[in-house]
Amino acid sequence: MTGADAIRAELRRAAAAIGAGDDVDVVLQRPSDPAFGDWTTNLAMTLARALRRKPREIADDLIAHLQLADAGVRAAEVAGAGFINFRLDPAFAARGVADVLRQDAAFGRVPPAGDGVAVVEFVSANPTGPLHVGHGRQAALGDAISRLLEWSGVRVSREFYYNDGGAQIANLARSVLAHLRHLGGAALEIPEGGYHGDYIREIAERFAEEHPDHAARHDDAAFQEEVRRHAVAALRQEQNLDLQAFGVAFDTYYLESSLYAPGSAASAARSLGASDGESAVDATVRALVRAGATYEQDGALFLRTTAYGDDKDRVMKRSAEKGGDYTYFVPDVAYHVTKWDRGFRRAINVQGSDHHGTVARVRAGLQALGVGIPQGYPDYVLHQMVTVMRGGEEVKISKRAGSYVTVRDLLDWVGRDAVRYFYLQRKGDSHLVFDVDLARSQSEENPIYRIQMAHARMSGIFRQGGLDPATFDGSGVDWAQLAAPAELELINALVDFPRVVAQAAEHLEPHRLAQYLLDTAGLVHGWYHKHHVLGQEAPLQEARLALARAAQIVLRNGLEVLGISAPDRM
RNA sequence: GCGCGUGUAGCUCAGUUGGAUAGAGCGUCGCCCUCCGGAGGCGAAGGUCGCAGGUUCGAAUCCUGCCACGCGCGCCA
Repeated sequence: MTGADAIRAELRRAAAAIGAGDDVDVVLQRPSDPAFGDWTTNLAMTLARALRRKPREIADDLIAHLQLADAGVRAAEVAGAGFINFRLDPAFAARGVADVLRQDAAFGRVPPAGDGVAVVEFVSANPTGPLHVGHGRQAALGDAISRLLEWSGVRVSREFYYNDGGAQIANLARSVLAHLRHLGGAALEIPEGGYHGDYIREIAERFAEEHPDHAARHDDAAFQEEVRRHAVAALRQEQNLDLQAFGVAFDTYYLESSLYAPGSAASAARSLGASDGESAVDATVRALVRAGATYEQDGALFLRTTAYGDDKDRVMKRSAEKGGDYTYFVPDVAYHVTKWDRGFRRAINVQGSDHHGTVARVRAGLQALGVGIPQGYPDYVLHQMVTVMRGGEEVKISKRAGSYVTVRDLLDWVGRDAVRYFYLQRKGDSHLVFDVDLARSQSEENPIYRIQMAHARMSGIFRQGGLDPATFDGSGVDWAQLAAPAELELINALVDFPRVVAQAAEHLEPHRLAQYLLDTAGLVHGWYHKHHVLGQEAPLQEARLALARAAQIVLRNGLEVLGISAPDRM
């Protein structure tokens, strides 16, 4: 039992003793100001109403009933409107460092429990162009969320979904074809809705080199299909290289086109009760019709998504004069059925907030199926836009003209670690300004440099002393040596690491950890400047080496969770 | 018009799910220094938490109404 758990248990006992019942919810937290002690509780204030007594009076009463010697508490005092502040015996607090040393690389990590697997879907960019800065944010967020869950004992499968069947791909193929015609002597005419980037021309040129006879076949349907496949393959290859450079790897790539394949319902969407040879999208439509969730109007088939919180009903199947095919919405629902049927009882989708309109729709579709998929399935983590600042001004993004900042650009400019950190520093809900100049600066103004430097400094101490940090397990250390305020504050921060990871995972918010690492790095630097480790008398040096080792472990583990390296020297 | 999100120091942003005097980095100003890495260290100034109400012991946080900005609202994906 940690000190905090012991205090919590004692508070619960004391509350019962003064007549508050034995199911009180005890909140114990770090005080806003370290001067208030190591832990604080507002318990007396929350009990005031039920007990009809003054908070400070209750606080006094609670303290009188507390037996805190075993919890390492040196003092418990009433403060402010009725807070109870606890001060730990310094030697007891410092003992938390021993935990860190003992658990080492596993400190903050919860072993996998149960046999469930969560699927995290992210990036899912159409193969119609390079990955831009928005996809980069998704890549960083999705991977960090996956890592957070893994550290919290959840098995995770990372998935990339390709919309490889829709109109966008047709536009891509037609755009490449336009360049091929141009190479054959025709004027360049990018079709309506087509793509304008230089990469389209490059794809066409490469294709032309491989097919010297192309000019004669432009109007041949089989040839056009060949162009489409070539373009998709080329762009997928480009995206994969970008992701590789970013250090993001997926377990599965799910193709939208597979949902249209005959027999796909039986293999991937069994809960719909598929018959032989039926595709997943057909089975989805059939199940929705059978559930009575649809109606026909103007020759089209609508789904009553309004019955599940959407603001208007959605077309599932277009009328005959519009082509009679399914809207994007049907494969989207079918795709999520396959997640459920593949055994993923938890699904998290990381997407740009421009997709927020689809959230209610997909969930409505899944609900309407009536196959037992819960209401909040899947979870969504939506993020706002990214703007890039360089040389003091915003780098303009013009997708239309085909010029925009790509993930590859950012990686080339500032490196993988800085790109990841800058993406993860802000919560997804807020608009992100990516300051390229700051990200590449080699000084402690740069948050990622500051954090990595703190780690490198800890490594440097051991290097300088000719010591192997891995041999420090805290045994024989006199923890009472660590009594300076800067040391106790640092210790508290290090000990909190597992809680920070757990909460960041619970809320799917990696920025909490990014912020924690920056704050902790600040404490490390402050301690480092104020208190020398090497050259002290033996007991003090040993204790400080243990603390340095613990700081090194926490920084390294924290960076690991975010997918960032922890160098031993900068 | 409707929906989602955002609005906190000059700038970029946190704020532990309702707690104490609202924090960090940068920028500004002042002082110090070259010691395990000086590309530093210490300190100060700087905020009507968009505005107005409400809820209660207590609100940046919850509720309501406005204002501003972003995104979305197609038989596009």
